[in-house]
Amino acid sequence: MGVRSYQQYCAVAKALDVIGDRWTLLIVRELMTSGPSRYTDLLKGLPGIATNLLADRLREMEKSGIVRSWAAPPPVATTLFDLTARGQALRPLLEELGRWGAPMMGVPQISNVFRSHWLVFPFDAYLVDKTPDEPPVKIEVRTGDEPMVIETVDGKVRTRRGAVESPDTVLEGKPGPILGLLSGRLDIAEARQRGLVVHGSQKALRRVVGNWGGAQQV
Amino acid sequence: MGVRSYQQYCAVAKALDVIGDRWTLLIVRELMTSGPSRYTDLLKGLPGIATNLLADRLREMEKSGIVRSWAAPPPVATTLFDLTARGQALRPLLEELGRWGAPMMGVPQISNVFRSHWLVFPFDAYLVDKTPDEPPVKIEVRTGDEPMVIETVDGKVRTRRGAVESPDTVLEGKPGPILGLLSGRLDIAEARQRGLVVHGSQKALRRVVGNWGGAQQV
DNA sequence: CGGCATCCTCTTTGATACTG
DNA sequence: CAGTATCAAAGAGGATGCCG
Repeated sequence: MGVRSYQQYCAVAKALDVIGDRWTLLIVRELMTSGPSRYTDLLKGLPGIATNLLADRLREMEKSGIVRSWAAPPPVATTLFDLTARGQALRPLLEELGRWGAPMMGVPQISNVFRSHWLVFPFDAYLVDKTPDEPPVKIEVRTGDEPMVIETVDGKVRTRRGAVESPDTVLEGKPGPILGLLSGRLDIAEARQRGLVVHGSQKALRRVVGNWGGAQQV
Repeated sequence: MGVRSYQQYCAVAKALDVIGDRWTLLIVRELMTSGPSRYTDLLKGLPGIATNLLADRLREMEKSGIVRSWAAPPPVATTLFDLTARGQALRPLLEELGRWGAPMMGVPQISNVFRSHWLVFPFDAYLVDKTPDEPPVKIEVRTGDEPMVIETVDGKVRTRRGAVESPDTVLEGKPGPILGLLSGRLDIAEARQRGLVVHGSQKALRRVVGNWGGAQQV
């Protein structure tokens, strides 16, 4: 088993002893964006992982206290996995990884697979509610395999899976331009040139995009 | 070579493609705490790494743009490595790793090696200057292989290698209790019980330790 | 010395097939 | 559905050699 330790009395090394193995943080990503999940759902959200590796990792993560599993009673009647509090405490780390990785999202390779819910981390890292006293807004994002919703809640911006009845704005197109617009790397004209379709007003967008039409930062 | 990619159009996965290999983030830690370094200095700061792996990683990191190297002219007359701006942008990530890993620093195993400068990340994550308008303070930490200095600069607290002429406070002892005290997990009596010696007043400590004597948090 | 490259062994990963 | 079993390929760890 992959219980190889750096054997260093260092907080960074200790953290990497637990979450530094290949696939581990991507499993955390799945559980964090999807909540309690079945084994097969995890497999679907982790294209490329070998099934034995997923089983190994889940066991190790359970031993190290970041994942727990239990047998759900009927009508679910299956094992469910989710994050413990200690696993949830990895959220700032994943957000920071998403923030650092976002500038490398420019050119989707043909070999790259994509799942809509992976957008949660760059989104939650980039978006802020600039006018939290106004009524809440909802933006629907249509790209990839399922719709996503961006909504303002209690002064924060949350991204989650799902659709919504009457969104203020709908974004439709490929993930590249959507991410470019919401991260501030592209203005709306540039995003449209790259195929983005915006239904509804831009007001909600202006409210949550941190540097609207701003210059890009590293 | 370790150029294995997750092939996912996801910011987290893209980041891990670049910094997810074994040892890579610890090399970043070394360069971030030590500045431009020679190959042999890196080896010393990374006990356990195989020399061929260090050479491999440095090459990969140079290719991916987080490290650069150059031949220093005499009297140094050697290759120097350091972080690019993109590499420096990993600082929040390492701080978050240090923060998440700090609760696991309780029991130093006999097999664990220790270098003083590794304390930088948990320290910088935990310490804040609560009274930035007062004159700056300096705390010297004596543990492990070299002294470290904690100092208040422009409302921030910085930890760095080195000694200082007339510190306000000197902490001397094993790294465990020092880290416990500065992270707020131990109060000063508990730290003393575990062998910590405090020279000088506690005022400077009270000023920078976020939750002085406070209850621990995950 | 400093900065690697080579060789060898062992462990981890990836791909696929199979099972209660 | 939720994994195990099997096996080939890649990566990690350790020792040592080489070259300016």
